[in-house]
Amino acid sequence: MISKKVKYAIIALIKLAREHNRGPILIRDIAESEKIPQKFLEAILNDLKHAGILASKKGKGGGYYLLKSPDEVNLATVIRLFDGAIALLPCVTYQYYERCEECKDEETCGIRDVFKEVRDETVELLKAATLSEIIRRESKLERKKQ
Amino acid sequence: MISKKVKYAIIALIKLAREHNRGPILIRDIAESEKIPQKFLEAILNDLKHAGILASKKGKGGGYYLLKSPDEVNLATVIRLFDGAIALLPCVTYQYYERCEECKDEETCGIRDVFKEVRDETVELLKAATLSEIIRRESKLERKKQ
DNA sequence: TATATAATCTACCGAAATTATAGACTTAAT
DNA sequence: ATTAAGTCTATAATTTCGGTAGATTATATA
Repeated sequence: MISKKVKYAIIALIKLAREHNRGPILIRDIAESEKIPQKFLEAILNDLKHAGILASKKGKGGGYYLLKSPDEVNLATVIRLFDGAIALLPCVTYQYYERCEECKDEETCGIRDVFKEVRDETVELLKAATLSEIIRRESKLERKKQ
Repeated sequence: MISKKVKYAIIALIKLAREHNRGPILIRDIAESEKIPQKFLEAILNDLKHAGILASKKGKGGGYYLLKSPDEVNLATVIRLFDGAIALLPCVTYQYYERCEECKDEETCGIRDVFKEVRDETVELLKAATLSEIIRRESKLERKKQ
């Protein structure tokens, strides 16, 4: 499962992507419209800023806005930022690699082999899931519904 | 990430699958050869027994053994047994479904749509990963290595 | 320059989950 | 009767998660 942090981050990012290039949005507005605890969201948006995805402006008329384009931000990046590795085992991650203590030979481990495949598939799908793509999907689902 | 419980469970199951139909194996032997804390492993094997995957025999000459055939036991089942849902969001699980509070309309949620795809792919790969299949892969990787 | 506004930083907190361990109890073989 | 093995219950240490509080800093504007 992804953490609430990631879920909130994605929701906030989608909101900011929809308002892309329309000036800064208040944390409070996002928190209220998306029903996210405000103080919690503050920390999340700040992290996204430090990651170079968002930018902010202080004082009156301030708020947060997307720095990157909505088609440059994907879910793989967001998940890794808050939850760390996407893979289901530490021995199959690129960035958070850790050897299994129990493992006799990593090279010939069948378990690892399976989880490597799972990771590859998952990362591929999550990389393709940019903010633009998610918004496109929502439009499509809405059209389908009517 | 999967829990240590699942990792230990898989390792123990592979071990038992390799010894399939050769009588009961001691918890202690599995714990030692696979470097798993014995008391922890006891609980895990007991859970696998209650799930109908293993059976046990008490007293001298006792131990655990596979009840199901190695090609009937897959990783999706094992993960669900200990860690619960495989999906990354509660709103895309079959067996552990929970509605997102923040969600305005589940039917048209683009985030959900993406994570549903991820789940489908993951479950498919994990279901195909039976104990037999994992052992087959290990042989293959060993041949490849030489 | 004072004031209001809004993000930022630091610290903390409680609950739950995770990863175990200890020890008494039950069952079965010899 | 004795020994060997799994089973059950309770507990404990540690970590993670989700969230809160409050002081501080930066900025717009009147």
